[in-house]
Amino acid sequence: MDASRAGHWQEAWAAAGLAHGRRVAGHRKFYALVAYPGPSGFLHVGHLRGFAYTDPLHRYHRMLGEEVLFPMGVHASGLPAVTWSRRLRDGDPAILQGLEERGVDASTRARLEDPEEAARFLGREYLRVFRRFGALIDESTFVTTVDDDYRAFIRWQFRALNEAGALVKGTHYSPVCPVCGPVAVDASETDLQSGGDADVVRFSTIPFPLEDGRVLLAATLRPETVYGVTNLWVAPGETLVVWHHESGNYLAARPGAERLVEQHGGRIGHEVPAHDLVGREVTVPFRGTKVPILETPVVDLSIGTGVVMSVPAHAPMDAAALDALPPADREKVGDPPVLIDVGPREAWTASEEELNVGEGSPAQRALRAVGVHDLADAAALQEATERLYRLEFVRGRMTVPSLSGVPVRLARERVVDQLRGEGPCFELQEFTKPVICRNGHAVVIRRVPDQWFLHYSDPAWKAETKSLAARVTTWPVEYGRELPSILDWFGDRPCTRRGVWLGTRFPLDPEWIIEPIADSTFYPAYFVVRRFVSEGRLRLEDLTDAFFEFVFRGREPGEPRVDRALLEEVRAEFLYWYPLDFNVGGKEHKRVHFPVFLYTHARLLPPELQPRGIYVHGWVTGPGGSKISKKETSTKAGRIRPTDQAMEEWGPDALRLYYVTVASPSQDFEFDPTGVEAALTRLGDIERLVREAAGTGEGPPELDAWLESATHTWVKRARGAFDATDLRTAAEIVYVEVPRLLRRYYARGGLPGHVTDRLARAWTLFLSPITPHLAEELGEGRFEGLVAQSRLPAPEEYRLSPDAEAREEFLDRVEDDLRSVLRASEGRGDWAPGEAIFYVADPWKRTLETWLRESVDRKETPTVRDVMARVKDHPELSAHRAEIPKYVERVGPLVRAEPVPEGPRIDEAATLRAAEAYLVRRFGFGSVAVYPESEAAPHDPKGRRDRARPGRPAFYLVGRPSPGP
RNA sequence: GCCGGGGUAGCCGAGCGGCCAAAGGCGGCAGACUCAAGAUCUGCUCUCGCAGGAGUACCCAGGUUCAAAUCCUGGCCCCGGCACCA
Repeated sequence: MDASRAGHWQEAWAAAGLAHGRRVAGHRKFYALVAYPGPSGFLHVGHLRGFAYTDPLHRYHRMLGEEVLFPMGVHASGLPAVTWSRRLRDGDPAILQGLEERGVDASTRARLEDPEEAARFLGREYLRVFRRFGALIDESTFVTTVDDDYRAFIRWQFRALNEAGALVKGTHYSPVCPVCGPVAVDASETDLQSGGDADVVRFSTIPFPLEDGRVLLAATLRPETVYGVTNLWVAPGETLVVWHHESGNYLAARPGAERLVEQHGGRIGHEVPAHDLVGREVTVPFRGTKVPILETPVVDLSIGTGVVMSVPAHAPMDAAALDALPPADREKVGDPPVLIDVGPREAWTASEEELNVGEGSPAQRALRAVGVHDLADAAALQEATERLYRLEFVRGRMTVPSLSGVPVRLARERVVDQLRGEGPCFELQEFTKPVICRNGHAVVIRRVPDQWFLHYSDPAWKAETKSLAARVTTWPVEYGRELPSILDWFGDRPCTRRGVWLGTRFPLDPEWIIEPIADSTFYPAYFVVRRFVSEGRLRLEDLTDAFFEFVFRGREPGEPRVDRALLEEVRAEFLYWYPLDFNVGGKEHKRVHFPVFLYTHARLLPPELQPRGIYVHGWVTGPGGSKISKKETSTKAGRIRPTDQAMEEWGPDALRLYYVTVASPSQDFEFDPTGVEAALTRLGDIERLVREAAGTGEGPPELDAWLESATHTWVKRARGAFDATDLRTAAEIVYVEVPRLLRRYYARGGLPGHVTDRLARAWTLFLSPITPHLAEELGEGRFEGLVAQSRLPAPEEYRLSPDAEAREEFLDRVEDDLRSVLRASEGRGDWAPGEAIFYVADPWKRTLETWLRESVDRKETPTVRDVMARVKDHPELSAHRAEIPKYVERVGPLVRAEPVPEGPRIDEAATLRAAEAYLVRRFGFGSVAVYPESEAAPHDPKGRRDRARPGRPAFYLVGRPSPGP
């Protein structure tokens, strides 16, 4: 098919209004959507994956005669569009090029510097791309989350949730860009320039008082090791600052002090050179002993507070730093106490064992195991630290008297509680690596008081949601198993933010903007209303709380301003499309979007209107399995194509087929252009086969009966696969098995005629869900209207012929046997098959096999003795008494592993004779002869006829001198 | 650590008790077509075998079963999530 024809068919579908979802009383409906994309850049082929599953499902249901609705919107909330428009303003070359390619003029471009306009523009752009991909999206549903009507809907949603007790207030720590406002730190780096893979670590601070009343504040991840402190570390030549907090004066490095101010308030005072502190002593909490302050270059000012408590027995870093000290300093530090025991050796894994060999403190052993020789060997030190921390966290128990036997993880909590009891103890949160926002500023973690939360920890709400989750069908099923535990740990989530974000003002406090995840949980319901808005039948001022309460929840009186008939029509429309059949999204939604989507539906709607299905797909990755983001689209030329380029190169159908067949939907896969090309080639084959199949004549009757019967079978299986939403199996049948079937029909001597024509007709229809453009191209002239709006055939339209199918299966088995013999003789240059003589099993063997089958079905092992006992009552077998034991011994074990024979009995000899010409052609035999086993003796020089079994004739291939090389 | 998913032929990736030496694709080999290349078509692609067979195989070690890539147990290793990112 000429790729340029795709656009032609897309226009034809549009002209026929195929995408427009209609409510037809008495008709079943199908309502599914793809979780809407965020407007963060231009799309690449990876973004099409969800549509490659969803659109075929819609098309399948349409071809069953159901009414379907496929909506789409854009999730403009948050920073993505803000960032994109800012980059545009700053002249980002990739964006400018993208706009130029799309023919955007200068005045439009200027308008896009407004983030909301940018979001709408990108949304339209996505719509164009999905349309070009062949997706039949109802464009009257198209909405962005920054449209005024959507905002009205969200305000209602939050008031409704509040009324339902779903909102609470509290305190919260959150990543914030000091300039741009709150950001999300995650691997997809939607809001970030870098650092999306950073973790948040939570240090505990431990106060070490100097004699003068000032306090050095050490930060640690292992507060329980305070019992093993031998000294404090500061960085040589650096400076600390005083952090004034309430009545305390704490010494810490500036970066840490700044974080403390963000998270706990207070202010930063004057500087104190670290050197002035070196050699002085501080008091260790709990123990009351004094330890010295020493210098080591290992201390990194940017981590924690820049003041480190030294625990040489358990921290490899400290042990190594201690060894590097001048002897005079070294002596000031006593022997480090060991605080933790890691239990019996038997429990260790090999790598744990390795960490524990030899003498010395745990830290010294770890240093040795990893091979750290030098304080400068940062990577090795890091490894030793991680391994030892892990081992002690998992297996360690405290040995200090006050915590004797307590597991490390519990001891950690107790020590922190104790510290709190004795005075101020601050938690200090920070990122494991620098996090830079989209606009280049360093992101910090800040305390947010009076934060609004969605009360997801509410036991009653959680229980309702879990009960919904148990009813929802998930693809893959594994996700359904995961859901309960995801919901279990789902706690309250902040749902409002401040900053330069796009979103809807929070109705209970307009100072705040609703957080992006929280405003996209119930939108499948809004699409239904949006159609009335975009058609001009509802105005913004009609969208009141009373209106939504009536439409979504049936609560009277409804909005009096809206005409009662219209009000009821919108309600009816909602009740028609709801519940949602599928929410389709990538695996990144498993822990955030899908759970909150369930939560919201569980709270706002009764069970019969709650969602029915969630479909999770994996990612399309770049080389090496990395996820690709939209911002990489234009920079990464090469394997990952921007959508338009891909569509020009291969057309939408090849891509669609590629996505459906390349891997299981839940798997990630690496995008591979050669795979798309293979799909394109396959479609070319199919196109040719369908065109060649046209005809009106008759083929050989047995073959025609077989092909028609086989068509019955594949139609049934294909429908079954689509019904089970198993697109992959459906595609395998339609795109692999059917062409193979047709080729075999021709190879067997069939000819294009009315049976192939009927097959091609059914085939064309079944090509439509996954490769709709090709289907239209092939259906042109063959069907009245568009293929996409035709009905799929039912299996019953094709007559079953069990006899014909059994004959072909029989022949297939014979060919397998012939091939395995011929393969063995392949290497022999001096031999080639001449005549093929077949020996068909005598009827008594069939009786015998029936008996063998019976004993296998009774879970018994067939024995010669049992069989011989039974022969007495069967005179027709007595004549073969001599052969029976050998046969039972040979065939008995085989029967068990074979499938239960089904289908009618056929005349094997006649079938072989009828296939003579085929066998001669296929295997190069000189001639073919067929004998019943009992008459074969004169023609059986090698004594092969004994091998004959029912359904598996014996044969002898008479050699002839090969023509030679 | 906890939760979830995995480890399948040269590679990607299906299969998840018996028609499994294991789909499909890529790569490789041979043949057809061609002046040739490419494209396309046909066949082959674990080892051995001059007869439909045998031997090894689906991370490792055990086990259940007449039968295990598939089920169970125990290892080893890998990936994702562990919170504010549709």
